[in-house]
Amino acid sequence: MPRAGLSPAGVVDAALALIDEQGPEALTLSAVAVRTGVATPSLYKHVRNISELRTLIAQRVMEEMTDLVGTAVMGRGGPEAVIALMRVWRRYAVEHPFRYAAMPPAPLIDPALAEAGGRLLEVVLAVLRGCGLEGGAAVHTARCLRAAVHGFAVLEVAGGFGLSEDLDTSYRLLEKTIVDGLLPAEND
Amino acid sequence: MPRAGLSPAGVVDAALALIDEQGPEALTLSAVAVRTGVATPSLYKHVRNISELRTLIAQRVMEEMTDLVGTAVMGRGGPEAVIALMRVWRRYAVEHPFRYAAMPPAPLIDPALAEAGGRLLEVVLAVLRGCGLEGGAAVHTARCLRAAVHGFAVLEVAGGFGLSEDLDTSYRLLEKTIVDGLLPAEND
DNA sequence: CTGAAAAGCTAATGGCTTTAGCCGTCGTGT
DNA sequence: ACACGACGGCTAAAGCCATTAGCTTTTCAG
Repeated sequence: MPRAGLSPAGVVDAALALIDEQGPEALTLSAVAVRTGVATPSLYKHVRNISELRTLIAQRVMEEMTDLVGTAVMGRGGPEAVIALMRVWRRYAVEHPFRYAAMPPAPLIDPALAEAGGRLLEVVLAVLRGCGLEGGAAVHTARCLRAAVHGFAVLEVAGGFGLSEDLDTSYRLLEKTIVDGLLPAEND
Repeated sequence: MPRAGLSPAGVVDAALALIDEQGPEALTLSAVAVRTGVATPSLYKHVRNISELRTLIAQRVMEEMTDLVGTAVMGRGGPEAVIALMRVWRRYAVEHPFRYAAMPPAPLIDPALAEAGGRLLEVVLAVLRGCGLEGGAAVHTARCLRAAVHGFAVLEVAGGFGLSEDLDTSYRLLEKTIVDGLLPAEND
């Protein structure tokens, strides 16, 4: 029996492909085993258990998100950067709905996710710093921003906005609300 | 063997108690069976399968939410009603975190939940009507309001706001942002 | 070339959902 | 009073999942 040449990263790759195609429900070790051409118990050589696999997936997704947001806000500042962040966040969710759903709501709580989560948070705080927000005010603002963006993304991805009105229009309203109501007035 | 006197509602009661105590993960038919003093397969006399049980739970939760929001906004109008809605929504989520998590993001999609979901939506739209919003504008506004409130609730309940800043302060900022930025200016 | 670590595998356990089929209980109509 | 049918309970069993144990094979370092 030739080796399959698997590795932890390979397992995560297969798991992500599975999630992308069939949703988080479909993430089972036996499905991953089939996809990697290996017997289920063999996966335990690369991953401690399914819970650790989920953690690794969450890490990946958060890293992707951090990269995406990071490059989107690069070269921008102030409200413009906030809008860029909001757009790219929603776009990721819409383009990878199941992957987005695999993003943990409380990464900082889990030691294994704290680092990746912290990096993402850092990007958000940097954007807010560019709007003149620091310290406690920045934290409160970041929470509201995150609540709005994440709430919209979750609901859109789940099909929670059932009525026929245009979603882009709704989101533009959210962007405007955030920029006008949440950020400090610009006085340059 | 004396009868247990079970009914669909009784099964849902037990399931809700279970969820309240141990979270949605713990919702298994065998746990419900233990709690109701019955063998697992007996539950199938009252509930078609675990998926239907989840639907029934979601109905209950949405009804509770509708009642709560309905009475909270009663006798209020305009932005005051919006703030009352936001407060009671968050309070429900914090007081019944697991129950809140059992609320489906897209009830209108599921025929079995469309009615309960529609009633809740109606209450929200009525509140917005009191702010002078109708038709398409009301829908877009409702989406943003829901995104913000739901997003905050989900994240708070999951422990997603890890930093030490006061959560009530953050939420007040969100309330202010919504009222100032999302609702049409008052000119009475 | 040898030996040990790494990476497979099969077998087996225990939990969960679900179906099938059996039996006692209860209320209703006679 | 009672017979009977519907209903609500039960056991048995199948099938899927995660996980563990223990065995074999491959690989690679020395």
